[in-house]
Amino acid sequence: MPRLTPADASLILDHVVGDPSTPAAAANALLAELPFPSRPTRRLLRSVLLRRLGSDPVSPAALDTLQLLASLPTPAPAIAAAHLAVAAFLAASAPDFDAAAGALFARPDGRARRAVDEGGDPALVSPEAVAVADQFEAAVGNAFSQSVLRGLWGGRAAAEERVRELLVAEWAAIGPSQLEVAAERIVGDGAVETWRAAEESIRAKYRMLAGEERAREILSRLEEPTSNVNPISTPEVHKVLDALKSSCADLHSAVEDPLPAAKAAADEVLAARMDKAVDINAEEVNNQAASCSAAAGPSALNNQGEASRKGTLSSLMDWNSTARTFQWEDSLDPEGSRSQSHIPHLPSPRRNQVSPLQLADNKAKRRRARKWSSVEEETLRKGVDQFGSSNWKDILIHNPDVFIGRTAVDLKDKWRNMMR
DNA sequence: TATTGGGCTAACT
DNA sequence: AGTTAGCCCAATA
Repeated sequence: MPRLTPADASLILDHVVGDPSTPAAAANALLAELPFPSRPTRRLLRSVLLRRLGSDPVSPAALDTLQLLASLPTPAPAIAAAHLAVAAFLAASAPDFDAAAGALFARPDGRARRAVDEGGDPALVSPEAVAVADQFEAAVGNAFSQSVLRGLWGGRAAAEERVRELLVAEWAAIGPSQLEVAAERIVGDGAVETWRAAEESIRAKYRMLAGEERAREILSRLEEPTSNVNPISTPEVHKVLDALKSSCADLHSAVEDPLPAAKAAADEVLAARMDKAVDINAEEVNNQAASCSAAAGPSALNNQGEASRKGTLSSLMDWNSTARTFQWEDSLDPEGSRSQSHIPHLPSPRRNQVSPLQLADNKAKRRRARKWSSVEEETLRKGVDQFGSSNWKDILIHNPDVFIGRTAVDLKDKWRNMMR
């Protein structure tokens, strides 16, 4: 067995840690075991930050993580709201408001001030954020303003909700792993061009990776343009070719595809290494590969024509749209929820100056229904086994990386549905 | 505050 | 029109 090279370790970490359905315990064990790449992929870097944020969503450390996340390319729009909510909560909930608000929002060097003011990170800079920073700055030494700001921003749950919304959006947009991209090139939709450019010796390797059935499919598509002009393409030749193809197909239908079994074996090895059993079966892994990126992963080829694939892809759409559902319902526009409901917006300065009491009028908007993934269902089953069917909160907090955006009531409702 | 059962609604068949 | 999954609400302990 060859030694694991740093490049291999990087591929594995990129693929597994970057997969949102990989449980925290498994991701952490892998991160502890394998050398962390000196030049990690963006996906790996992002997923490590997201996992850190998920385990500690509202704290000074979380503010650091948010600022790091904002500096990565194309952060989710929700990051501005999450960053502002965490910073404002830290100031509003501090025992010493003046000290905390000053350290965070005072010009020019407050931690949050530097991030949201001109020259800060573009993902965090906005007039709204600056307005809030101004309010906190101005409230230093002003007891009345402080009490107003405490009412507006002092709720940990609200700040955490903003962070959770960000996590959902970020995980949904994390994109395919390097392995998935490579697999897509070799066996996915882009395979024909890759194979066309490859020499015979390289194609032989591709055949091993793709499996014979898929390899024949790709090669047949590759040969199509030339076979049309083949001078010996006669009806007799076609007859023989068809006979060959069908006998070949018979042969292959009798031989089991080794890939799913290999995946299952790999999962077992992984599970055995975890303190906590992580027995995701091969089918689950397939689902995850499809749901963590729009590109067909290496395993997609084993499931071609499977009807459920469509369901998985549509749930991916749900996931995305949910990721952009913001519950910051302070819009003064009575029709604001119609067309731009997916565009995050921060509380306007104007809105922030009214009494917190008026917030009571705001009715929370219904969350968009998001289909439960098979990983969530499986985790719920195990949770009920472990904690019983009336400890939803326990199940939830022991699986924060799986139940992203779910509440204890959601778990209860899902269980009720599963028991029907 | 967590759990619970009834009720609502969008998305299906 | 009927069914279902996911979510919300309000009562309860």
